[in-house]
Amino acid sequence: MTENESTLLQEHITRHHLKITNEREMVLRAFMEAERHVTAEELHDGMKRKGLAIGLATVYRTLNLFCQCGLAERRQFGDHHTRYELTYNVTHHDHLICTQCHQIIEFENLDIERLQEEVARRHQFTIYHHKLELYGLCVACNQKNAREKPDEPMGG
Amino acid sequence: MTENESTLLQEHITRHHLKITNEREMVLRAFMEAERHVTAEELHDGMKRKGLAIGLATVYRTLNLFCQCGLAERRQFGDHHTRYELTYNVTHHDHLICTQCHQIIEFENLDIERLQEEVARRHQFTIYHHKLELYGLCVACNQKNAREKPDEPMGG
DNA sequence: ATGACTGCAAACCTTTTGCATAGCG
DNA sequence: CGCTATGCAAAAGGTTTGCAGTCAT
Repeated sequence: MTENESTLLQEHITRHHLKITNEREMVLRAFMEAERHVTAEELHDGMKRKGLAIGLATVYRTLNLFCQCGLAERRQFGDHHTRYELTYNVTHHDHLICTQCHQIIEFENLDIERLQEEVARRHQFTIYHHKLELYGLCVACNQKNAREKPDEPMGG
Repeated sequence: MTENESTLLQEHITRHHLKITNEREMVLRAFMEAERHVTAEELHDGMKRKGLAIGLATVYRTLNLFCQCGLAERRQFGDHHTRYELTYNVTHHDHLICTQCHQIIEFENLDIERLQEEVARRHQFTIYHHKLELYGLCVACNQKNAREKPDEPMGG
């Protein structure tokens, strides 16, 4: 099943008279192995750490190519980095983002989606996509904070 | 009731040993009169167009001050601009964003909020804030498109 | 052989910062 | 007066682009 991403990319490349290169294959492999929601720089660093020689600009260009062919999508959470997420053959989901350890948890909730459609209908609006992000603290960070500053329940 | 924003700002200023300046009052007035979800540059342009002399850096610094005292919040929709929104004395709401005319419609839905809390609970996550953005076409753009290209119902 | 791809460095664009001057408290 | 604010221009930080050389087809 890992063939699918590669196939999609190759079809796009052929259709647009582009070329399959070593670099593009390298980035695709690294992208699929990397954590979801990587930045271009993280991916680039990871590749270099594995001894793969590639320029940062090429990583950016390749990730943007992935977005054009529907393999990936760009996300922007709080910080000023653009993150890329593999979305091909992946069902839609939303995100819980820990503002302390930056862990990202994915979830899906059809009831929420239904209510969103209802809101849209009420405003005669046609939804093409949406973004639901819940920011806060994960269990681990919550417990860690309780341990470290037990007498500051409400902050200063 | 328009006094409240000014009062909040003044309290913050006094508490932090800052100073009330002409520039800060100008920006506050312009900010309250401006469209919600302005960028710093839009606000700056608008002020200059009214003959108010102020530097862009000061506008940025002042909007950031507003965020610190709870008067405003930063938002980042699709583009790479930071938008500032007056949030003092405004109940929480989410956004419908027309990707064609860039109109922004605000809405609130307590059922969705409740479901969000449920999701968080299930993941033992504590939500501090969230962001729900529905992207698509508003009625006007939808109708306009239907009129202009009636024989392209599914696109190419 | 043509035309796309790569790496590098420079350019870009929005936002922030350093510095000298102006002005609130 | 001391200390904060301002304006300008320069810096910063992430992303894109121009160019000369390389490589896929």
